[in-house]
Amino acid sequence: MPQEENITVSRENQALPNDDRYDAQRIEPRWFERWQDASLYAAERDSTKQKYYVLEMLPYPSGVLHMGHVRNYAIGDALARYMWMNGYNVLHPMGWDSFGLPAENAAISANVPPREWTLRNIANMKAQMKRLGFAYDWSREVTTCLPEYYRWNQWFFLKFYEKGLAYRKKSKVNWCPKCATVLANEQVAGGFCWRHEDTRVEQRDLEQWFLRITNYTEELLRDVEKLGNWPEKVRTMQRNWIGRSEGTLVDFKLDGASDSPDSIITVFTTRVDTIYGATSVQLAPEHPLVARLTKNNDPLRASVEQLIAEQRKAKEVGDIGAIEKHGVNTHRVAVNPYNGERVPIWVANYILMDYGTGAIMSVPAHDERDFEFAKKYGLPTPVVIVPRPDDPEETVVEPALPFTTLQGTLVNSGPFSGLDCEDAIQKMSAYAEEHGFGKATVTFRLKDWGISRQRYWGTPIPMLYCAKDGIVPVPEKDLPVLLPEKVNITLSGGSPLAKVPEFVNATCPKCGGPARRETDTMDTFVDSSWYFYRYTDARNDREPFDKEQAGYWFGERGIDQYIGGVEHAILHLIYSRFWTKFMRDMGMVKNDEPAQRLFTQGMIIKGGAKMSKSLGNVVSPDDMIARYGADSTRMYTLFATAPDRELDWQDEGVEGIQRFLGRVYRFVVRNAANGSHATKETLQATSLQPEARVIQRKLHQTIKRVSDDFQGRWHFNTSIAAIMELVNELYAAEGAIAKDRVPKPLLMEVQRNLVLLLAPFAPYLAHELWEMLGEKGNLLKASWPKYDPALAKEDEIEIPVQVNGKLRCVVVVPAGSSEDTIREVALADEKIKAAVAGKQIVKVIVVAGKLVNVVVR
RNA sequence: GCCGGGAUGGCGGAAUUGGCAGACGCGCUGGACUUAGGAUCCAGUGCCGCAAGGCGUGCAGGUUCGAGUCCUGUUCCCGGCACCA
Repeated sequence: MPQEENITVSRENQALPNDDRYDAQRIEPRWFERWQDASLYAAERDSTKQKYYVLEMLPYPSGVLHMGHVRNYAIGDALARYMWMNGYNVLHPMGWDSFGLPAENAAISANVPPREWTLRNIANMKAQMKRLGFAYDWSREVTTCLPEYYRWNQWFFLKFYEKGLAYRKKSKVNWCPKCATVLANEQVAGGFCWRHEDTRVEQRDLEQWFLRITNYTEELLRDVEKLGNWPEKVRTMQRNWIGRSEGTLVDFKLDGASDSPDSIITVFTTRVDTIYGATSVQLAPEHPLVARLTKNNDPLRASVEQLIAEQRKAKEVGDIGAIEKHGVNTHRVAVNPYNGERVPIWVANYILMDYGTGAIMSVPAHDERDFEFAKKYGLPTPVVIVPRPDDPEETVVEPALPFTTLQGTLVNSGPFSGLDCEDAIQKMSAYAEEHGFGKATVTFRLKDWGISRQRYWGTPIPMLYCAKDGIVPVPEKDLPVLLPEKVNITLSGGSPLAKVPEFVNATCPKCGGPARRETDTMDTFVDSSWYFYRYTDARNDREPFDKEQAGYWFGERGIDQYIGGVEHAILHLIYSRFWTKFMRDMGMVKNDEPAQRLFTQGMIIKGGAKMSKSLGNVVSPDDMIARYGADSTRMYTLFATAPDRELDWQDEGVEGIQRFLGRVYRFVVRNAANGSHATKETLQATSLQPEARVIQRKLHQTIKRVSDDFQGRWHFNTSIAAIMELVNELYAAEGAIAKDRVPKPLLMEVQRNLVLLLAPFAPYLAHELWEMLGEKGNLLKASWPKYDPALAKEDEIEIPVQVNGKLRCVVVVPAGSSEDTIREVALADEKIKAAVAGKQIVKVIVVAGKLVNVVVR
């Protein structure tokens, strides 16, 4: 029996275990110990190598890693290791997005100070990451809740303030009762809090600090086009979020009022071409004019109050789209500046104050919503757009209403009749501008970023309020404004910091008099907007980071590869793009965009549903590591499906990987000694026995497949499948190996390369086997294998032969055979002869190297 | 409603350009080794059929010598956006 023989051989080598059972729990801790050396993955600037910055999104330290994290980091780690082995100077850091509400909840429910709770979680999760064998440069670890980091949030805030990009204003804000704080627009999903899917967001009026992201709206939108290596989905989501809309502002005058500016109603419309069909002006219930119009009219004011309530409720419920349209006629009249027509002014519950101007013109014939509204109230629907006639002779047809297409022609529109819609929009906008009652304009959905949070566990906003000097920024030299440690946290009664007198009471830096400190803290998305720059110079205590360091690692185009969940497609990724552009304008960085390539991994589900505690289908990484080892766990997340697709978790699948790693382990245990004294030269293909040649070919094909996957589509599931095929081939050749028909140098080469190919996916086992093969040192410094196309080439190929498109047989021809040869061989085949017998061959299609199709009649 | 993504064996999934559908893994069946096997190794495994053969990539059409892949229509599932004027 071949196995016995090989085991005997391997036992001669002292370095080899006498047990060929793969035991991750024995192997992994040994390497884990050695990998504690902090300098192992430390990145340094090195002008002799090309830099490569690979980054996974930093986690919130909730307590334990979940499988989604493992998948995310397994992708990044495989890539980082691959790039290291290809000679790049790799930066692969990790950190903690560690401010946020859960720490406060823990403080309330478990009576643990947020800082302590957070740091404990970080320690735990960091240990998990290390146990999983992820190769991070921990010397650059960033922890956003520590003053060393958040002081730079404050520094940035002061810079924004200096440049007029941070301002304070009272506004209607989204309030989550559970978070007991304000949410940015981006943090509200369909009327519900993004963290509390069952909690409706309320509308409140509060003084807030805003960052003027809208200064960059156009650029943020334009540069989406530059992000060619971002998923199209994310780019679309960003475009939609920014929500650019071209239209026209048109001033309607209040009839009978003076010419003062406050008697003008400016409406925003994308369809000014339909304005001759306007039958009313509709105001948002909260439009400033409404208050004036209702001043001396109690019944009207009551109706408007009703509309406000309806709208607010709909917003809170989250389906303003489903609100029943409802309005009230103010019995005031506005004048259409194009035709002087007097139209009634209504107030309606479906008009939003925070989009456009909060006022619209209603054109029932050519807008679905206006049509619905007009029908309800029996308003007229005059037609001003008709289908564009293909044939000029054709009589004008009355379109079915509402007729909303842009492919139409204007009628009953004074001097503009006869124009096509798009042309009319241009001309009519220009006309409005000439006559001073309007202009073409662009509106955006994107609003300024409200960053104030009435919470404790966040970055204090470095501002002071002085009775004499008003709003005064904390001087830069006084940073950081430290979060006080002893704070009584509750989820009600506003900002917890407001109840800490030592914090609140300060001195005005201008007049030296008493001042009150701002007690709101910053949105945690501030922390994550620039953390990846901090990694380039994480211990700098003079500035957020050194310009040279950031310049080296970011270059002109930013992070080489950013990897994370698609759930951050809007929030984090739009804020950090904004922050980068601000820093660029400050001269801190050269790149316009934070990341040149973005990859969003798919979700993990189990049993058809998202993993969640309530469903009880959560798979714990710790359990998996205990049962199967870190290598099997992380490798399974790459094997189960392509990394950008949803992953359906199956424990049996992890077992399969463990079994595979066992096969690799056993093969090397049995064969390492066989080749250990052999040279490392590649053998000529012609000198090999057929069994050996099969192995050699498969090896080079596998190297190609795995390398191509790293370079291209990242389908690591197929990379791993390819390596499995190679191993299956090796097992099939065990007989030949026993009979010495596989030369020792080849056996050595195949094992060495197999281990190298495995290193990005199963680093523990790879290191173990590498040593077993008599090699030393960190595998990251070993070179990624190169394949030889000549050795990967097949000598013979199989050509399927079809008759009328149906497979009839497969013939074997030498690789590179001419079409004529292939045709001849195919037609000579007995099965083909039989299938063709008695029929007329119409034509024979030969695709060299692919197939033959004989068409008969 | 609009914009993305998807639908392939019992299961997870393969199949860069149209060219042997089902790689690889799981599961299952049989065998070997064994005191034992939930270890390991070998073989088989899309469906129907004893076979020859036929049928098969959500559904209905089409283009083509040839379609999982391209075109038209349609259903369902997942994600995002949504009175955005």
